Amino acid sequence: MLRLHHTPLFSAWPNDMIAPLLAQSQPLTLESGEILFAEGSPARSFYFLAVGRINLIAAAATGQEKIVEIIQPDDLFAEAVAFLGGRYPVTAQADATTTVLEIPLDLFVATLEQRPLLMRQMLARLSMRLHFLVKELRHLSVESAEQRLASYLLELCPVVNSPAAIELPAKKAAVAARLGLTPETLSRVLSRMRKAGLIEVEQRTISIPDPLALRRWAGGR
Amino acid sequence: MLRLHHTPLFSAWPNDMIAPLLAQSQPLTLESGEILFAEGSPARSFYFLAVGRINLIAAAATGQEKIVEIIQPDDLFAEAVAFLGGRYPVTAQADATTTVLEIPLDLFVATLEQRPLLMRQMLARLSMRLHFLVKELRHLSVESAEQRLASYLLELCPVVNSPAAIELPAKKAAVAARLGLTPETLSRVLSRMRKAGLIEVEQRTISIPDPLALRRWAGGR
DNA sequence: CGGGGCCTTGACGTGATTCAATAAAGGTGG
DNA sequence: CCACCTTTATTGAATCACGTCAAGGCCCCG
Repeated sequence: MLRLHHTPLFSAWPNDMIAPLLAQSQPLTLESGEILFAEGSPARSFYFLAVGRINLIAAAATGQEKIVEIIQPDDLFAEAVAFLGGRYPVTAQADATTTVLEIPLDLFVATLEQRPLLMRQMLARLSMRLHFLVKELRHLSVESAEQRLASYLLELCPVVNSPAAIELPAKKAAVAARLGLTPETLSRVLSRMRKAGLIEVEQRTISIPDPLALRRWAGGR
Repeated sequence: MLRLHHTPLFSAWPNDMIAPLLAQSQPLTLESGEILFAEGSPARSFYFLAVGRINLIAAAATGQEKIVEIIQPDDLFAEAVAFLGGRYPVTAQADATTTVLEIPLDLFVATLEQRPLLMRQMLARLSMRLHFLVKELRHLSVESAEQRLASYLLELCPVVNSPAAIELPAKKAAVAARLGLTPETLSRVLSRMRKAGLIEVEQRTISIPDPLALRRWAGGR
């Protein structure tokens, strides 16, 4: 045990504050497709993703779904709801066989309150998420499918000025939903990029010989 | 002086903590169209809007603009950037002759850190904004123009089960940008709603005889 | 009276979705 | 290891929502 200590949020926590939290936490296993929590249900825990994959989904009345975020192993999620005494704003659904650690919010908050420094970090963390969402908002509203996919791929690139081979973090349908597209559209955009010589696609692996060229290409659409 | 005391954020602050903050703050007046701060510039202050109107804008490379939020008098804004030592994620532009109070972030943060209770409130506030943005994300990505406008109007309704007359908070072009639409589309949707007998439009005033009917109508599109 | 925002309306173009069919990949059991 | 079935991905054609372009109306203010 436990990679939890190495998350950005907990890395600064002294061990003796994490221990009681862990004592009250429990691992949960989900099969692919299972719902961890549903949008609107009261939030009593947040989670650490140990193995597998979780999609955070915002659904509309029409049944259309948008993936707000694809959670990867070693990520914490849903911790930001704690301070509203709140409800989950999204649905969390497993996209593969998945194990999460369920951590009770009340103890977490109580611990935070004894340590202004930790609070400060938590604020920074929320602020980061805020920026992330504002960026998402921009992507969705003023950018084309090409631009959205290009930004997304470029974000996955470790460095932007040399060739990269990246791995899509989930099946293409999920990536499409993450980008606010249909799987069909994603497929077409990928093939346009391929035909333009900007990327190579092999299953979930995408090679980008020149990321900057990709950015330029997407800029003009 | 001063309505600042009555904002959700400051209402719990003791006067003697607000006073030094005010001493370091100064009023600023902007003409319509003037930029208060630009996206990406370093954030040293946040603001209280006394009179006028400010649009928070996220722009894309193509020049397209999305209004993230329309700020109204007595609102605080840009306070959430404080904890990243950050840069403004959006541009703030006056949409009318406007006066704001410019409050230095460093002193604000320093004050917060001495008072865990205030920090706790700040966390709640950020959490709220997070929920707001997630909701926005959903609206933008999985809802039609009709649904977006309907939700928007319904949010402006004080009560949903009795007739309401609401006032658009800005000129229609700005509302359109807020909803991620063009002015033309907004106009058309409004007129569709009017023809369906769901609303009456008179300049910026919109009467909704039956909000629930509006919600149902929008549900099926 | 005239000019300039602001809003509306129409005709048209286009990017993305939808529907449907096919192909490829992955998993399972014989 | 291969046939079989399911899931996932691609491709094409038709459709649709929304955006773009352009023209005209309204209202306010000089």
